[in-house]
Amino acid sequence: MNIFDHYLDKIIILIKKLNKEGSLELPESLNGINVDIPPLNFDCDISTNVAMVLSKANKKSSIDIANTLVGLIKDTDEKIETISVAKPGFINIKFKAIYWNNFIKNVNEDYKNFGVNIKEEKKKYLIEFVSANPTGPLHVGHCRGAILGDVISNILIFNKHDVSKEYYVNDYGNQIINFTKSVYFRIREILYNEKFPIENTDLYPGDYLVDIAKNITDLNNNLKFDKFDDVSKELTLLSVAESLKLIKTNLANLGIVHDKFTSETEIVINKEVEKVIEKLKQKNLVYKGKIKAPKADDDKNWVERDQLLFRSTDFGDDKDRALQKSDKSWTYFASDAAYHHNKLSRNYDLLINILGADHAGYIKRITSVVEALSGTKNKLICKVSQLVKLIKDGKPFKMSKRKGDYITVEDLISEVGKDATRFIMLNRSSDVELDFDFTKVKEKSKDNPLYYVQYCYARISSVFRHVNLDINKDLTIYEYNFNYSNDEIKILKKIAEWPKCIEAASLRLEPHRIPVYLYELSSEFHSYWNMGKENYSKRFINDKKKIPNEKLVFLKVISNVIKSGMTIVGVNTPEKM
RNA sequence: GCGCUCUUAGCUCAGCUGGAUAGAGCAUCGGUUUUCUAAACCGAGGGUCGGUGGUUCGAGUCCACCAGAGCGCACCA
Repeated sequence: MNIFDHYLDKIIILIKKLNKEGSLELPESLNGINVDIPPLNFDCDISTNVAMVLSKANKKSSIDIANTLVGLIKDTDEKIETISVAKPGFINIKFKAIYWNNFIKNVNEDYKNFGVNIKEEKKKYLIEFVSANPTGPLHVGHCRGAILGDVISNILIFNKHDVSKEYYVNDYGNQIINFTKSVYFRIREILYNEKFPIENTDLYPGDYLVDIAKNITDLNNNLKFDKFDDVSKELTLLSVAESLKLIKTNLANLGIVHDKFTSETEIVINKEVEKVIEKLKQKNLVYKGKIKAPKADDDKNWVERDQLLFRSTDFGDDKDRALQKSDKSWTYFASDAAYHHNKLSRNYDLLINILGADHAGYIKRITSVVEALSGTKNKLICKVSQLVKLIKDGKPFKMSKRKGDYITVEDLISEVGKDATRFIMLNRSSDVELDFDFTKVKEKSKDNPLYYVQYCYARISSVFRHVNLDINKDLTIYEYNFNYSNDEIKILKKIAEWPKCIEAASLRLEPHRIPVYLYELSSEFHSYWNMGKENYSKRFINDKKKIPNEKLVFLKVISNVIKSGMTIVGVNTPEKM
């Protein structure tokens, strides 16, 4: 029940018919025609720009065209109260009150599918997100991207796409060796009372390593820790497994579950890197060469060397990218190329990667390689989440990874809770930096959008409770012959926007539109609720302790949309607060 | 030096792929509770959409240039 699409279809049919009859010229594309929400303070429900789009092809003013169309539209639709032409050439339509009976009927009877974008072609998506190094628990920096990826998945799933959520485990390379060494020294600290070499800046100093070391020694008393090289293989596996356990717990506490974890080591062991390089070689995209130093670097620090390079400049990157290190091992980029080759072999329609702001510079080369391998542009979409600025008591505080005293996801959740974390992280466009204010997030007031929306749901629940009805049960109404007032229609119009919100969020991968919408809807509801104080007719429960069907469906429809939206966001809707 | 992102009210931000008179919250000031949840509501003030050009019926939105902020720029991951 997308009223905008419904009228767009009607209008397109009408102008095509007129074109066939020879009374109207059509432009090359009808894509510019839309049916939209009119601005505030306009006494109408929907508006369209058809006339303006048609104006050029017909060499007529849009006002003239609008005037002819207006009559024709009204003739075909008895639910229109007024239809008028406004200044530049908009056609504005206002529905009769009965229109909203039909609307609310449709929404209530098919509430599970209300908002689902049926026009969207169903696709198979693979979305990769988080993919933090398995060298410790997740910290706040990972959090935003994690939630972003999860909710984008939820939106796509809501729209009936097939979505696979994936985590790429970077369990290969120097970081992992350093991490394993750190665990090794922590183990020796436990077993032999040796001091941890804190001065070695390559090592990970965090306290959580002590726990990891304990877990490993507790469970593996047959292992010897006399020489690092002797145990490094087993210890790497054990350490990474411990890290992943931590990470999975963190994710679970955030309400996130991935469908698949792919190991980088496995990609390397299976020779997938060689395979992808061979494939790129065949396309003449790999060569031995040198990279130029970036201008900012002093030339003296720059070591020029011959290495295996991928021609990402062919795809718009500013330099070609190294595939192999001087010790002949693969670069991160090489194995990531192999991983993306692996993804492509699994036949997804579209790949999505969620990256942190600090990896934005990486996008060009990875999309280049995917384009090279798949032969299609835009097969891989990269979405960047900007930084989160943590604020406490009005002051920003920074985390220092070096000292190992950074704020973890665990800290965050125990401080403010999963729901607030998710809602606040999503409440802004991922393109802008986000202020995450601990003090405000914990506040139970209008300052906190999460509570504001939840409170709306709780108020509706309380009405259901008072009349002994279950808000979770489907509501069946036999006759929808109501007469909604302007105040109610205002909210129904907001409800009608829900499919539009979902459509935009899904098409543009912008989840923040959902919390923003839910806030607006809640605001209108709270406003309506307070009218009941002065105007008895606005109250839901009447003096006979009954609730008329008209008000009941009205509440039901609002609560369903809030529930639906909050489910996508991944937060609870308590019935009591 | 180069790339990406951002610049909208005092502050934090929306603005639905170019539409009409640019919207919220916070903060400030003033009001609302014998009545379904005041974790709420109502009202007031507050704007050259960073700047300059361009594209067109129409620009906060697209393009170019300029200014400012953040992130990044080797074989790290």
